[in-house]
Amino acid sequence: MVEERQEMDRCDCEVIHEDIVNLVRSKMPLEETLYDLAELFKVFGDSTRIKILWALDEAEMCVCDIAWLLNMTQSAISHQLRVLKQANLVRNRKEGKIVFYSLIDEHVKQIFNQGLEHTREL
Amino acid sequence: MVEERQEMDRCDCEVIHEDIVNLVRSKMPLEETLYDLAELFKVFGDSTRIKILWALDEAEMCVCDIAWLLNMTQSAISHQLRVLKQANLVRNRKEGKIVFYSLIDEHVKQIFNQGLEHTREL
DNA sequence: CATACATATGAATGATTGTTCATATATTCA
DNA sequence: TGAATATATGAACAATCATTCATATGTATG
Repeated sequence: MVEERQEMDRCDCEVIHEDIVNLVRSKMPLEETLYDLAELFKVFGDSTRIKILWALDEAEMCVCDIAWLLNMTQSAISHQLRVLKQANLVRNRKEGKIVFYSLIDEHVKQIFNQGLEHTREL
Repeated sequence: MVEERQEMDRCDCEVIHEDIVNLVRSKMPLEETLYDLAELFKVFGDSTRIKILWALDEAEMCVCDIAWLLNMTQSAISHQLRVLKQANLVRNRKEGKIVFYSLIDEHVKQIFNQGLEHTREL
């Protein structure tokens, strides 16, 4: 299948900026890579999930404790834990009736801290 | 105003896990801080905005060039640049008719790179 | 086996959001 | 001043999403 470039609104900057645009284009990561990256940040882009991740970075916890900690329903937490698990951010361990969740990736806290540095720079 | 803790679904783990939950609670950042953090990541959680930021990290660019680069309409780009500006991620500079946008924060690329490290670890 | 409990899940709903379309604003140039 | 160009913006629409509610699944316990 031939990849055809759709004719876009093209302003007169073209002649002047074409080189820069082409340079930038050549340096951009793959479309798919950037899509995946956006998907990851989408997971971080909800304060309930941020709180869960922050909590799990402190200690492994079961679902009902997270719900209690965050003052939310068990169901809401359970749904969000599923999202976090699908994003490979948390793992779980079953002990009888109780399911304990914990953080998988050590980058998470680093990403959060860098984000915090930005928000503090206002 | 008195802060009243809403009665939540509370499981029998309470007795056993109460100490851990209270410890975690004491270590959690302010509600508002985590909300702001989530808002920041929400901005990163869209592939159009990710692409714009990635592009601007390479070079200052005008609106129509970004639109051309990303094969999108000027209007769509303009709307997203507004979101990025409100999040204090980009600044702009006017030169006649043309408005050039550039990146404000050097953390951005670092945050992206850490995010990429996570996505690569699947 | 029946009951209680911890968690998961599907459907429904209200809210948010990204893009498009039409149009407004601002600037240059003839 | 009028036409052309670059950008911004408001309304509308479709799509996505977080929470709730009801209920299902799985496990221990009496």
